[in-house]
Amino acid sequence: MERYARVLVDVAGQELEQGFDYRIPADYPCAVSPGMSVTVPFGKRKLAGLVLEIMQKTDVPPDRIRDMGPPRYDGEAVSEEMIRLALWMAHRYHCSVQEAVRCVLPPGTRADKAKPQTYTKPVLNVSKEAAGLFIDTCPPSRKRQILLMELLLSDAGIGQIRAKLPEWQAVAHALEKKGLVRTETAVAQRIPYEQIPVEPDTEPELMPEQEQAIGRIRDAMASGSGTFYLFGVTGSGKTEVYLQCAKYAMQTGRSTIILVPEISLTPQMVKRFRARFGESVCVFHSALTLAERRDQWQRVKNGTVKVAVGARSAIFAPFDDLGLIVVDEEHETSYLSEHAPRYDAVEVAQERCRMHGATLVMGSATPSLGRYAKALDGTITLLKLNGRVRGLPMPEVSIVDMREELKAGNRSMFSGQLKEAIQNALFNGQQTVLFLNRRGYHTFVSCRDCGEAVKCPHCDVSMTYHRTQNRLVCHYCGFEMYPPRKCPSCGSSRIRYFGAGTQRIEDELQTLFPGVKTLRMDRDTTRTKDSHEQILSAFGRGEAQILLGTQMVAKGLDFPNITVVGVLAADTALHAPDYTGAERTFQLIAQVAGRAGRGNTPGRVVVQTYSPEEAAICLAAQHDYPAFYEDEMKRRQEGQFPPFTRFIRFLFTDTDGERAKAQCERFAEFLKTKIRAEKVFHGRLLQFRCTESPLARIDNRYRYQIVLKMIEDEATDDMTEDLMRWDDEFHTGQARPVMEINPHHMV
DNA sequence: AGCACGCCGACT
DNA sequence: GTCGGCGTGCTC
Repeated sequence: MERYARVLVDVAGQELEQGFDYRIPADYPCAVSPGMSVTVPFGKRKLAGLVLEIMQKTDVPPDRIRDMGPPRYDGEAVSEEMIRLALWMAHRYHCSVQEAVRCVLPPGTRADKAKPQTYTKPVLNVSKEAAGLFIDTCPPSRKRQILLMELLLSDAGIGQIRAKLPEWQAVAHALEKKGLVRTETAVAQRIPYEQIPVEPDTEPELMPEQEQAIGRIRDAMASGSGTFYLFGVTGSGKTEVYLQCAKYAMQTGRSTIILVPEISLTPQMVKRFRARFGESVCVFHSALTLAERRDQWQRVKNGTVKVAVGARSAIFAPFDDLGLIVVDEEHETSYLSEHAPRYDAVEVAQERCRMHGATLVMGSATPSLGRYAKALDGTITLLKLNGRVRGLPMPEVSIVDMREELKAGNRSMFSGQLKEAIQNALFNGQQTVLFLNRRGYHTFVSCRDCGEAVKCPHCDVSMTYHRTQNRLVCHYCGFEMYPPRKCPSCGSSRIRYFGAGTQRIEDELQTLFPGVKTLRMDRDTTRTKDSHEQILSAFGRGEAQILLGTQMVAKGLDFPNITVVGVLAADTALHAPDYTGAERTFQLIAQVAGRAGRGNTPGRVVVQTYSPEEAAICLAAQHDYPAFYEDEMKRRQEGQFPPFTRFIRFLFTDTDGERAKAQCERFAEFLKTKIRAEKVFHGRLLQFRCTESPLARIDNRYRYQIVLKMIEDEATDDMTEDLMRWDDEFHTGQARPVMEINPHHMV
């Protein structure tokens, strides 16, 4: 019986290929399995390829099929499981197989460029004068040649050349023949990574709830299955549960992956794992260089390490003997990849566990609604940690109604209570953290008297103010209107445009507390690699009394001297232009509240808001997630939002606005015809809108989109797959839309 | 990505 | 006419 292999050929250009079939010769030198790296004849060339699948037969006509070439090195590339995972991802997230495969291959590899990371670049072969002379004397019709010569004269890097002249190789080839240019091979350099030694720790005494949780998880691990949700407030001892389960995995000879939202913000998690497991822990740090990443990958692959701690992409750590995956802070959006394969690391974790017979443990104090729902209905086993370690009390959270402050004549960003709290802390030599929850740069319009933000009449979602056109836009359905003069719900004319920056607050702090040292942590101050840690450790050393930052600060803080935490404008997230506003507000306040008073002094949390009666705010102040869950689920159901519905967006971008629009409309027509013919969609499709994207032009590309909303039930996955298939069918070689499922924002 | 093929403007 | 630049399409 003939055997065939479907091989993913490494042609880094077009994403078109789904694999080519080759015959496996009967006398092939070794066993062939998916994940193996081989050489294959391809046209006149020999290329590297990755075996995806072994088959008994093929559709390719016999006269065209060729024999597979010999294995590369010892044939080892990735495990069969990882190839299966990649194929699953390509299907699940509607990306090309090579995009998916890139996630599971060693970092920075494209099958062929195996050992030294090299690239070719064009360089001048003549003097600058001669090059200039060529530009001046060459016929103007040879635009590309002139452009390349100009780029080379201005010492442009390879990136710049590739960007401005994608077909530079052909042009360079022509110039090479004239002797003006030659190509050189350059090697990417590597920097050694130093391991920081950590003091070993001792295992603390466990609380009964922790013991119980560990017991349940261990039992599941022993039987090779199980999905758990560890629900507990900050400080309830979740990390210790993770540590004990990882230890059990090690004792039974299996490996563990620990996912954390952002490694640079969770140094204490890394430290605790290092302290407990020493050399058998590796860290996938976002600041690692390519070579360092590859070293880590190798150490995982050859079994030198048994525990991998890292952010999203660490889910692809190539363990063969995986026994446990932990996803800490499950609700964090950093687990969602924003480009290429738009995967959800939590889903990938689930799939890996299924394939390896491993156990999945998620943990959070503020679970995402969808996953908590699954924990309540029993799909996931819910484990609760109600107490806090060392009997720490939950901090007092006071809510300040900023409308009252305004009535009392206080126009500043700081309420009387917060000012006083900061003053006290300064007097006692304690530290303060202030949060400005400004996500993106959106601005919303709200009423100073009733606190209501202007909402879209069709979507129950706050509208976003676009200054350039002076219009309010709904980012969900595209509805537009001029900002109202009077508040639509109470008639007051005291309408306010929100969107204060950290800079302005810093100025105000200087006025209120002259001479006080402040640190700022936001997009602008954390541009470089280690800036997060630098700012945090400077604050930890007491170099400043006040730390001012955005949401990102909430995760990284674990210092005993912080006694005051202030949320300056809790409403900002609440009125973000999407349905997750309440959820994210609750998460922020709950998370922030856990940061105050970790030492001996009780903490004080002040939350400033214009809508103190909002469930997300008052329930967060009472640390009552279950009540918030009930309330928010009701709202989501009424408003027909996820998890009760599913949004699908097709986004078309083009430098030519008319072309983008035409493409989008053509696809809309095509989709409508298909949907009409497919019965499952009847009664389940709640919305079909084809609009100009709210941010009509980003990066000089015009954006048009189709947004569908469907009811979430047992047929939704099938409908999603139909849509993916139609997207493929429509794909005619021209601009292809980006298809997204429940995109986290609609801009 | 490479490489062949074939179209089209420029020039002996 | 033909030569070379440059776009297009194919590779199991």
